[in-house]
Amino acid sequence: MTDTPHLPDFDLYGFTPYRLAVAAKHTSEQLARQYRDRFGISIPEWRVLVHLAHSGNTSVRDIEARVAMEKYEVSRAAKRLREAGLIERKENPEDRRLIILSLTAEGQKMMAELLPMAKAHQAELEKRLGDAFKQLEAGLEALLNEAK
Amino acid sequence: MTDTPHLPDFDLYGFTPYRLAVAAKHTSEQLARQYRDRFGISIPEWRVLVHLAHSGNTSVRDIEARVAMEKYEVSRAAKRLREAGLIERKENPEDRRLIILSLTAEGQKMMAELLPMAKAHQAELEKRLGDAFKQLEAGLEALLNEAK
DNA sequence: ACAAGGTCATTGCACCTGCTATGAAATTGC
DNA sequence: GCAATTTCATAGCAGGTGCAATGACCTTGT
Repeated sequence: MTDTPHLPDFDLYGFTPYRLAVAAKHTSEQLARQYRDRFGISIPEWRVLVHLAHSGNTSVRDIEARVAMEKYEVSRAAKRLREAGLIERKENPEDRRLIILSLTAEGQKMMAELLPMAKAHQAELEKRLGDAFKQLEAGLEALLNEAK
Repeated sequence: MTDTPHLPDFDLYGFTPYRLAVAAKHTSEQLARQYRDRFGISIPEWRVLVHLAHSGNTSVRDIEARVAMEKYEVSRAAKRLREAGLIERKENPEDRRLIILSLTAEGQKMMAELLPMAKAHQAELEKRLGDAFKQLEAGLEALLNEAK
């Protein structure tokens, strides 16, 4: 009466996509809250900013391809960041469909504060997990490489 | 001019929370689309269903604690599932704040079809990754255990 | 026995997302 | 050279999400 015995036995806790989702949430939660509370930045916005900090001027298309976001996600994150004065856009004269996104001075200043936080977070995670971190990375590497 | 050299060097692709998020999306995407297209079920709804299939009757509170969802997420997923006729709710006479959720006959029928799909998906993932799967699991185990 | 405080589930609000359609610009094929 | 197709970015819409507040109910302390 409390059971459904004819159903296949399936344990959600052993289901890899579920475990990855929980792990992703667990590892990003604390840092994401800091971004949000201190800078008003969401995760999609943070990804765009990191890409711009790393690669300089780029188009929406370019970011989409490299940062595992959908085009419209990038577009809207960029819009919010523009409204916040953190990035700016120019037209590309070579191809007027493309736009060129880049950090403003204010955006750079913020990233100069934000990136060290992320680096520290990563370092702490590696330290906390020790050898398990290496295993996790080996597994992730295999998984992420099969995408392409 | 295309660079911002005074910013710390930070590579998003090496950032573990990002890698986990991409891996989670990558591993769940295909299956999630099947759920959605064939059964009209979202991921939060699927989690609730799996928990009910596995554990029989439970409260929102119980699911929240075990399935890495927020209370309101469970509540809304349950509402949608009720409207779809897949689960039903009763009052708990012992404690009238609690509700008892359970699969309807229709819900059980659907899960009998859905669970084998998930099991096959998991088996395929394990097979594809081979040894890397074991490493991934070891890493995830360490990461998920530190939560509590 | 009953007020104060805690637990459980739901909901209102504002915002975010996912999908699809749109419009502008470039490229291709004839 | 120009119509058809493709590429790029954005926006409309419906629905989902996160947070804080609410209301119903139970528990505790006196």
